[in-house]
Amino acid sequence: MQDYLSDSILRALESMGGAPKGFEPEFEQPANPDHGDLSCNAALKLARHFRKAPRQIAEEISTQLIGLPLDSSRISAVEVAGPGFLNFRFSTAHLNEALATILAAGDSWGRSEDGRGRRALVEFVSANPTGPLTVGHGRNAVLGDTMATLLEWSGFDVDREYYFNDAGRQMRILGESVRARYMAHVNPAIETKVIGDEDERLTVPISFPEDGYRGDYIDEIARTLLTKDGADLDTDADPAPFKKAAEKAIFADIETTLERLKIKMDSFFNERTLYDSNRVWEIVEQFREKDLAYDKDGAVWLRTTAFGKETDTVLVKSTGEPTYRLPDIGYHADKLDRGYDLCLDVFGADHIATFPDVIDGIRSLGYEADKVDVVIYQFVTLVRGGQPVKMSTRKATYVTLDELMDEVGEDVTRYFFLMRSPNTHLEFDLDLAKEASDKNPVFYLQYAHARIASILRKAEEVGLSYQEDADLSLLSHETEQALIKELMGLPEVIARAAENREPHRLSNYLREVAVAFTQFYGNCRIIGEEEGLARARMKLALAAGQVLRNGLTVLGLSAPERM
RNA sequence: GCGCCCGUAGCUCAACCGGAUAGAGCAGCGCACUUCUAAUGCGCAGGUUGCAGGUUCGAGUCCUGCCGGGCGUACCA
Repeated sequence: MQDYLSDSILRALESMGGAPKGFEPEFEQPANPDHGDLSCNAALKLARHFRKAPRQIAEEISTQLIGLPLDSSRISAVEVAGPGFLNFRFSTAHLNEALATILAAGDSWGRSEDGRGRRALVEFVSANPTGPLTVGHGRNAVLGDTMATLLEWSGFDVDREYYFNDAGRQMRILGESVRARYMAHVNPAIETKVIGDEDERLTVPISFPEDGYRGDYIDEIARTLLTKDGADLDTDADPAPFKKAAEKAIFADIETTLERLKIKMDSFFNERTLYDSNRVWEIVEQFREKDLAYDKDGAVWLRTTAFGKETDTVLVKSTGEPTYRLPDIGYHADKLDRGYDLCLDVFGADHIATFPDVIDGIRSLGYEADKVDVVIYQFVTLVRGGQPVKMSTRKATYVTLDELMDEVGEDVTRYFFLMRSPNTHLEFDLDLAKEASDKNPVFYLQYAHARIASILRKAEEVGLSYQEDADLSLLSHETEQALIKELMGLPEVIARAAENREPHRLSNYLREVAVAFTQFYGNCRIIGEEEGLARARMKLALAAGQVLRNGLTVLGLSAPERM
């Protein structure tokens, strides 16, 4: 439709002396229904070019358009309004055609082809296995999974990947924490000590690390080890077997949590792979060859000043251990080597600083850095009793994702993370969580869906059956027309949400659909109406249910038949 | 100090590539259930979009400078 109007306007402009080259009319859906179904600001943009008042230009375009003539089976009116907008109204025939298109597309309505033939890798969650997933990880997980689905619906072939590192200092401390707990179970009389500051004192076995992991899950892992593997695990004071056991147990938990959120990873990528394959050291050599790396003070430095930074940064510490930059660069090189056309990372705001180095790094290695993109989301602030909760996995002052789901449910949890723009700080009030879940907008959407299902069930009971050839021209009520117009928007909304990496656009849109349906429901009955009209309205209700279901599916939410 | 994000109704947040009268939910007040699901709907009230300039037909949106909050700015990841 936009293409058709765009062509028509350009033709109209030609007979007026022509538009500047490269000029493309822009359209938007006006917020105010009085402004028509589609609005074009071409006359405003061209005021300077034609040296005329925008309104006058708009009048001339309008006259030309009507003379073309404009296809009246699609457009019923052209109006000049405000400072010089051209407002178009769709004909009912066009709306009915759109409704038929939605029903024909069914479960695929909303898919588009922008990304056809292209492969995307979405990397998200990527929490190291040191403890249960927290509410903060939840935002990452849900955003990443939904972004992946949005890309799928935009035509991409998508893989979901979880990147982790089980070799660092954190993991060693994890192993030591489990070992200390295990030893205490083997010998209950073992010497203890008190750690922590005034707020969080804790009595622990003597060998427990000062900055060890304090959560209860550590003790559970230790007890399980004792029951299953006996009391002789600590042969040579080596935390390694404990680390391994902890990693396994924690990863199992993480996967269970992700499953509850309906998240299924296609692959887990261990950072160690990059060392085993020697990849990271090859990259250091490549940087050296390009004079982008050099030795100083026993460390290897990356010449980030060449990328416009104020100082160079360390790539490999004097201990021989790489900093995070090196494996990050190696990992992204690996992803691009695997042939992905788009590598999307989902990062918390605290990782923003690492991103430019990675981009500059892989670009200087000859990769197309434009293929790498990132979704940065701001932190989730937890509020309890009106006070912000400081979160730390080590200190066990966190709220787990599982606890959150236990309290408010999986759908509410997902929706919660999807209803706001990723780059706004999200405040989560735990005290209100449960209460709020009763009034959560997600129920509003699901309720609308369940209500449609209920109507269609009841219609069948009274002998009204769905008929393919119902006469849609009977849908003349303003709430019917408004609903159809709303339903037409899904493909555009999904495409734009994917493009801009903003899933919340879809949740906002679905709410508008639910509002439009509820208004239709309040004004137009199906059962008890004259049969032709009833059948036409059934088709409309069916289409509304389809749009809600498809949208909920993309967001990873259930679309219940009853509530 | 420097970099990124944010500042919109009492609270939590929307506002598509700069568009027309800045919108929802919650909280508050007032109505409406003989109805295909009231987990609802309708109405009222609530705003100098942090402040000051600039750009232009038009600015919550872009630019500059301030103010306030968050996150970074490690031979931590």
